[in-house]
Order: sequence, then structure tokens, then C-alpha cells
Amino acid sequence: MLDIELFRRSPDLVRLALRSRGDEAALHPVLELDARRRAAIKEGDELRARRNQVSQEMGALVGTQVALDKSGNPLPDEQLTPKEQKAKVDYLRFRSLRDDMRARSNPIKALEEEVKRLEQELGALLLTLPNLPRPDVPVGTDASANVIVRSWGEPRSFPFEPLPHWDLAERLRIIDFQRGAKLSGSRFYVLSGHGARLERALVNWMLDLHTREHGYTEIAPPALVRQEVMVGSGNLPKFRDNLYHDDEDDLWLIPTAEVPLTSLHAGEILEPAALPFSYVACTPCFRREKAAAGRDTRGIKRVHQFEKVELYKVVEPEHSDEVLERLVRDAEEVLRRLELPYRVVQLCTGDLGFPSAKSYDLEVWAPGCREWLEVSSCSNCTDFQARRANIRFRRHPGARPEFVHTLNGSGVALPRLMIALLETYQQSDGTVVVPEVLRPSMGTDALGVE
RNA sequence: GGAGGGGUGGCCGAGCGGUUGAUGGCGGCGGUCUUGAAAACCGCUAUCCCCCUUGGGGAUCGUGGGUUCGAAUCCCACCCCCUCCGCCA
Repeated sequence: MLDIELFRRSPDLVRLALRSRGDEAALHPVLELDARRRAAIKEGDELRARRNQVSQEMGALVGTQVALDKSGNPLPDEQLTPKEQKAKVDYLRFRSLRDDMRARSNPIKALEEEVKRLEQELGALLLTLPNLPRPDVPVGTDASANVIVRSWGEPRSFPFEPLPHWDLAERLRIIDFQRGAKLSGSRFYVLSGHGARLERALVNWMLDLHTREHGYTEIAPPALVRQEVMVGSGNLPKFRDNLYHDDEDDLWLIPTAEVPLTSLHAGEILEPAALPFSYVACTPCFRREKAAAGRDTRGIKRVHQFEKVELYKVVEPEHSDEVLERLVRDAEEVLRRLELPYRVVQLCTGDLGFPSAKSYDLEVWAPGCREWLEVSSCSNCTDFQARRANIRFRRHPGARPEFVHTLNGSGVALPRLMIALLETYQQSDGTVVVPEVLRPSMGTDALGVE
């Protein structure tokens, strides 16, 4: 969510920034709704101020006991002591105030409804606008304008024709596509034997790396979340189509651990010195992949359910740019230790994800498929998610709360990592060498010779 | 799923429908005292919004409705937490 103040102060800046992302949002409705909203608030506030004033006066007069005649009116002054006459004045004043307030049918309620309506409309509109890119993001309309920032390792050269992972995995009987489809349909698969163990070994090893060496705290969050949690991360309302939903309990299946990790501190005001937070979580991720219908249907490159290790940081605003660089390095370390050649790609404005202000993708080479696979996407979401989820912090005791910055990055996604491993470490005899770092947990140095 | 109990400020805990953003305590911050510290005493101690912004005003007592001139307080619905029973990995 963007800051409404920014629209008021510098609408042109917002317009340009959104345009650079290819989002030609009309700002007029935002500004107009905001103006109408403020006018309604002002009017309501003034009416309430008047009401409070009268209420206070009535409060001071309430309970004055006065003798009444048969028609409910106070007795004439001649029949009253001076003290009683004073009470009569108070009583009459109270009655006139009450009757006055009763008489004017109350427009406060109508104004409140008006404000609520305008706020909902404005809020709904703001929730559909993406984050603004950081100034140093290359401008471009699509992936062709992305920039390769650096590369690591040389793609291995093969003395034979390397197979794609689906052939390798089927021969090794470590991925069962047919039975996956039998159970759940296309884009589902079953890992078995060394395949299942490899995934588990990778997960454990990555979690250990990030917790023990990179200082992350391990989190195991729910995979089903409420709607507002999906809104907090930016997945709703815009990307409803890509999400699975349980109708009976109105819960959503997470497409990434980023979703629950964002809302872990939703609504909180974090104490001074609490930041930064570094979280790592491995969760299943569920994606309907409706937009990619028919694409990447072979193998496990694009599936409906997969495991992913996710890195997440909550930081003070002035540190987020620098922390993004560190986050990328933490993710890169996974590929380096597995000795998988990769490149770091900075996304251009037009290719940025919805909540992201700046992103780097890690792409690892898959020699069998002959393509660079995106195994990680690391993003600085600045205060975009923090606003949606209302996550703030205090710099000093007593200081005004400010929104935090949030960052996320895969560290890394399992299926594509396994693709790269299988295809890179395959041998001419169809077996696959297990990378050095995984041998202790795998208990073998080659897949498929069990 | 059934039966109870409960949700008030950073925490604990009061609150006959009327000058209650809310007594009191704890914690925190500042001050007095002290060589220093503790103790004692004094003061301060929420968030959001609006405006004619050294100031003024409005809202917020789980959430949303309702009753009322006026609701933390009364009524309804929902959400969440706790205890017990049932079921279950």
C-alpha cells in the first residue's frame, strides 16, 4: 500500500513511478476520493464537537431533583425556596438541551456512513496499486531490460548429451509423475526413495546454513491463513486467481512463506532495539498457475505444490537497501556450496513483483533443459507490506511509531534446485553424483545405486 | 461438536448510561535528594485521523450493528482466548 500523503504531496512522482512499472493507474480518483473523505470527516468532527460540548453541559446538570406538577412541569417560583428555584433553572436548562438535541435528526450517522464508504473505496483502490520502484532500478517494460549483475561458476561441459531432469528422475525412480497425476492431477508429482531423501537433506542443510551461519531464526508458520494475511503481503486482492482457497473455513493456502512471515508482526509496534528480525522458514507453497496454463508442463519446474526455504527480514527503513544485498548473498551461498553455476539478475521496473521496490533473481543453469532457472527472487518491499499489515517500530522509547521495511528472498526453492542438481551432476551412466555438502545427510555419494 | 468463563492502556486491574482516554498498581522516562546507587517524593508515560497546525478538534475500552440527547457501561451478532466434556493425528 502506498502512502496517501505521497499522492497529495507529489502526485507527479507517483504517476511517473507507476508508469515505469507499466501500471498506468489513474490517480485522479485517489485524490478526489481523499478530498471528499476529508471533507466528510471535517463536517462530522464539527458536529460531534458540538454534541460533546452539549453532552458535557448536560452531564453537569443531570440528576437535579425538582418537584413537578400533574402535567410534568415545575411548580411556579412563588411556591419554591430560593434553592429550589436554582434547581428549577438547571432542570429547565437540561430539558431544553435534551429536547433541542432530540429535535434535530442526527446527521452524524449519515456522515459516518459516508466516511466509511469513501474510505473503503479509497482503500480498495490503494490496495490494487503496486509498490514504487527504488530510484536505482533499471527502467524497462519487460524481462529483456533486466540486467545481469554478476555470474558465478562456469556451466559444466558434458562429454555426452545431458538429459533433462524428467528423464533422469524417471530412470532413477526418484520422481513419479504418473502417480502424482493419479493422485492430484497434472503438475503434481511424487518424490520417492532418493528423491524424497534428497529434498529432505536439502531442506535441513539450507535451514542449518541460514540459522547457524547467517543468523536467521527458524520459523514454522501455518500454511493456511486468513484473508487479511493474504492482503498484508500483497497477494490479495489482486492475485486471487493464483491462490487456493478453502470455502468452508474461509482460509487461503499460502503460495510462499513470505505471506505468513509478513503478518507475523502485523498490528504490532516493535520496541526500540528489537530490529532487525531475520527469519527463515521452510513451508509448502501452493500455486494454481492459472496464468501459465500449458507452459512448462513437463518435469517439476512449475508445479502446484512445492517446498521452499524462504528468508525474511524486518528492518529499519534506512537499512533496507543494504540488507537486500546481504539477503542476496545469503541465498547465493546455497548455490555456491552446492557448486551450481548461477547468475544474479536485477529486475527492471516492468518486471518487478507487485509488492517489490527492487528485486534480484538468482538463476541457476540447468544443462538438461538448457535454461537458466529462477530459484530465488530477493526483494526489498520497503514499507509497502508494512503499511498493509500495519507493522511499525519505535526508534526510541516514546518516539512516534514508523513503518518498518520488509524484505524477502527464496533461499531457495526446492524443485528447481533439484532440477539443477540432477542435471548438473548427472553421469554418462545415468546416475547422479551427490554434492559434497549433502553426502553426510544423504548417506551416499550417488543417486540411483541403492 | 457440547457446556461454562473471559476479552479495558506496555502489563496487572477498577469502572451506578452523563465534565471517563478512562481510578489504582507495576513497568518505563524525567526530576528532587545522594560522593554514587537504592529507597522516598514530584512530574510525565497510547494510537489513529482532521483542521484556519507554537494551537484546536474528532475517534478508539475484541469487531460490527442497535437503543439513547449521550454508551467502556444496556441489547444483538460475530471473532478470539481460557477451562471442562466428546472426537481425533
